[in-house]
Amino acid sequence: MATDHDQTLHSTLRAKGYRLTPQRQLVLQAVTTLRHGTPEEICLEVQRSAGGVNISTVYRTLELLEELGLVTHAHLGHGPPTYHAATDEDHLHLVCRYCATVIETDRAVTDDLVRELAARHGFQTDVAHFAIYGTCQGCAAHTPEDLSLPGAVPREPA
Amino acid sequence: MATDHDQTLHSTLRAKGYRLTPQRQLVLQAVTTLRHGTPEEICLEVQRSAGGVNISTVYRTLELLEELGLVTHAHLGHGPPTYHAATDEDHLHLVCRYCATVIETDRAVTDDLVRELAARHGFQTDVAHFAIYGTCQGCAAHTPEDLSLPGAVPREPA
DNA sequence: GTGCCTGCAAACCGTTTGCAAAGGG
DNA sequence: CCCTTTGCAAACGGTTTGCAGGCAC
Repeated sequence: MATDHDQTLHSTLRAKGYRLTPQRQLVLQAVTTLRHGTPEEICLEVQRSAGGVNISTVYRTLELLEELGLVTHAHLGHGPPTYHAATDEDHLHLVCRYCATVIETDRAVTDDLVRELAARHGFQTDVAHFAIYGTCQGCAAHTPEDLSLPGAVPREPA
Repeated sequence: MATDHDQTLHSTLRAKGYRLTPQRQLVLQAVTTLRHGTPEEICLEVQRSAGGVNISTVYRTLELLEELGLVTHAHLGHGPPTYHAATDEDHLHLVCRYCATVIETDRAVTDDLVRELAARHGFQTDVAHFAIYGTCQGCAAHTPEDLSLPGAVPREPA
């Protein structure tokens, strides 16, 4: 189906001399559908409708869509980055060191921090690019004393 | 030379049934010397005094020292993590998207944020684990208008 | 002497690249 | 028809693993 989305994509591409291809439509669609997808997950999602699409095309396409401002990526841990539609950008991620759960929270919590860093260092902060790391409520409850001890076994999210 | 450092290391290791080896001493020393070292940089530093030390030993040793609470690592960008002595932990990192410069700033700037996340989500934040990403003063000055445009070419730090 | 620890080499995972063929404008 | 874009396969960088021999205790 031809959606508004596709229309935007088409004109954004053409404005820079790029071509509209099925692969590009499908990758953008997959990013939107998945909300937090790694390149590999996006590739699998795309392959559900078009089996032959190669992962290297997905990488190239994500880079392009990012340049066009249609998607962004964030780092939530050690593993591959996750991609988001640009329209879905006003949250940031809390990642638990123990269970790797991702909590989404409002960007507004960092307003003061952003202001402070601008004032102190002239630094323009992109809060969402890296996750905020720590321990979630559940894990803190399960292992109340271990957490402050050196020997605890944190498991960074993939 | 046998330092206090070595003494701490020795007893910390022995307390958990581990052995004291030259490699472990040297890696801890290197982490302290370099202040922000990647595994590879640490390996090179170690090899200045002991040529034969293998990078896989460095990886294994860093993991061990982290379990013992003697070092920590942080992610400053796409590339390998950087390791720090645990005694040098009270700062956090601002990383510029354009020039990859790392600015160190006081952990205190995030006190409010940490309090807020604890209140809202019961989340215990480890602010230093991921860098704070954005645009440094210099780069913001050079390309005042480009930065808000989609086509800008950010270069994530290694 | 026992078995933890190391060096080596190979495997691994996520990502990038060169190239020739396909297909969008 | 041109030139961007693709699929494929190989290379890449950072990290992990299995194994046999070496060394701390």
